[in-house]
Amino acid sequence: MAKLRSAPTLDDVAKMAGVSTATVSRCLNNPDRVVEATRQRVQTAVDALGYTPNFAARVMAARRSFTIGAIIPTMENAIFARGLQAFQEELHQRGYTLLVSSSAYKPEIEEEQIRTLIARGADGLLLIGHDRDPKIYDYLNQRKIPVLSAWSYAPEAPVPSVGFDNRAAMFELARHVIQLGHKRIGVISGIVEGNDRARMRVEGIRDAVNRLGADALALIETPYEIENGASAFRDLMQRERPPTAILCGNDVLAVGALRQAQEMGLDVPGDVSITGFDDIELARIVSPALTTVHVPHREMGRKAAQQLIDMVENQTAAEGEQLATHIVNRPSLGKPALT
Amino acid sequence: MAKLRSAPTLDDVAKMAGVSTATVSRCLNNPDRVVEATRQRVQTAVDALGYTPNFAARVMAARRSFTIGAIIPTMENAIFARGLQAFQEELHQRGYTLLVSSSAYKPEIEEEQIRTLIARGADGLLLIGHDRDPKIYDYLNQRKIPVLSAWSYAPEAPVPSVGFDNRAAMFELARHVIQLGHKRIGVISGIVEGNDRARMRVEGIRDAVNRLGADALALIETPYEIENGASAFRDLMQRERPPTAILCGNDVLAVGALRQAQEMGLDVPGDVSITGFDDIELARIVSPALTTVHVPHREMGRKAAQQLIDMVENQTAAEGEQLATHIVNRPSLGKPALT
DNA sequence: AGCAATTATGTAAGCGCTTGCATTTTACAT
DNA sequence: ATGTAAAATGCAAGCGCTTACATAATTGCT
Repeated sequence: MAKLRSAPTLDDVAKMAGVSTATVSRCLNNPDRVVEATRQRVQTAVDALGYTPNFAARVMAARRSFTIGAIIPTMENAIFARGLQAFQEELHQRGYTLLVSSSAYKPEIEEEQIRTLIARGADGLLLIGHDRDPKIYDYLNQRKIPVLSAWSYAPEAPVPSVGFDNRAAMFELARHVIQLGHKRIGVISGIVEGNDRARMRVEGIRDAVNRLGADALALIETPYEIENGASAFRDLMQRERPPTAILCGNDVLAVGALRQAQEMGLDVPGDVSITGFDDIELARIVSPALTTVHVPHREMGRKAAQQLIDMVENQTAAEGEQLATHIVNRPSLGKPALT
Repeated sequence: MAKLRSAPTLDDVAKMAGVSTATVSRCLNNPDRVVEATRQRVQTAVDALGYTPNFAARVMAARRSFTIGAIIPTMENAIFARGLQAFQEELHQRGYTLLVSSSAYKPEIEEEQIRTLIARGADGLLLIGHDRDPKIYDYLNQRKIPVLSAWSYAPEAPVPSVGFDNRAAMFELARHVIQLGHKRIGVISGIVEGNDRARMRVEGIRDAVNRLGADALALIETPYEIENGASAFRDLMQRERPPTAILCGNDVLAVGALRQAQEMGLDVPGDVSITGFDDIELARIVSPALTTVHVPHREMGRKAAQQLIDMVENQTAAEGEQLATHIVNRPSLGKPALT
């Protein structure tokens, strides 16, 4: 904090208004516990001095920070950016401030960030997904910090969650694809380790394939980059009996696949169908536009904020909430060619 | 009196290690001012207790927060998300935490956020662009808070900036377009009010048109949404003598225009050329890919963090830095048809 | 060994605010 | 008026940490 002799304190206000600091504090925090006349007098002093309460002092004394911490893999990923934006808006409306960190998908960094945010007095924490060292949950639990997980709904997880069922959502999509007649399914998944969202999506496809009987399932796991989607696609299509449909774990990978298909002179969906997941802007912009699973990111961010604040304010565990997703049919998915 | 479950304090550590709190504090903050043996002993106690310093207390006592506040229009905009991500990474590396707020492009909200972040003890502030009420600069100045502006370099502005010359960059692009032979230029700009980046880009085009003599310049101003780019494009192309090239203030608007062109059965760049600005991912993904101006967002974020931290730590005004941009030539721009 | 100069550690005074409890004021009924 | 309950306000003890300044331990020289 920039040190400046000029920053007025509660004391200054109290002196100017001719009351005690306790009264000033009450005017600011519990206006109804103070008689109107004094409140006015205090307000005048506050305005005259341009007083703004010192946050750190308030946190120390009240042992509350009105700050919520969020740790997301990266803000560069549109799905997090959007959800986080909604989360922040809701927080702001409820008088909280957002402290953000990103973990770059690295568990060690996430752990460090968790400690940092708690040390900073975050009243609650938003985390993404459920896959993490149980020790972290112990720590969180011992510290009694309200924690909510988003982007993945898992009722049996150690912390309540607001999100959707990645497995079921992907299952639906895979079923839809298989019922269109596709027998040879390719999968381009994001990295699964430490990422239950990615893992569950793959599981969903597996379920569908096993249940509905497709012939083959080729899987490639690769980091979240358009280029990686492209090379995975190339790899998949060069195999002996290339898939007729490729389900991608997210839209970014799918867009990479799509471009690579064009590069290779393949028609989508004539020669091969491609699907994504998330329904980010990119998915409707590419041509052919991408069949994908729509996820209500903004709603998720908003609800997560509401539930987390409830946890913080009422000291109760949140219910969590499962959000619905739906398949968005676009031209990148069609029937398999009649070979 | 011992409150169970509550986080261990410096006192606990001191007691356990058999030293004074001052020594513990020094071990943590100035390890070299303490002899190795005690440092070890203290460290052991810290580990055993799982001690994490209380941030608010530290801020209060040290009158520093190691927190930097950033206020951006919205995280949903990829250009801010990317730069902010880099900013945060650099901050983290230097031991600072990022406090983020978004203003939704509304000046009142930005002002409120500025006050909030300062009350929260931010050691420094990152703001976007330069257009804002002079009173805000007065306030900032009076509070002596280091402030840096990014996304726009303007040496004469009230606060130092790390960014690029929006006007010159757009001038270059416009010149390039005009030299390709385009005479009728259309412009789809983002909202200019309170946004010097957008305003300067339009100025850059004006400069080029005036200097190099194009026949006409039609301008539409519209909010940052793909759909708005589309409708602006439709509007522009329905005019009496439609432009042969449309320069858009950003890639998002340009992508909207591009899609609308396809919708209308127009060939790009055969019938009309379209250019963007920012070089976000979208620009290379659409087809035809977009000619645009590349902005080094990550570098900008990183440099902004460095300069801001320098300001904070050395109490000096930063130099600011002008970053280079360059035109990225892609197929959406071509010569005008020979009519 | 003896002394000054260094270096390591301890003491204690806050940092600005909230809040339980004590005290004063007000409101109301008698 | 007077007494009493309720409302308003004041008092003062922290919240956990940093940091002058004071004090104790060590080191280096002669």
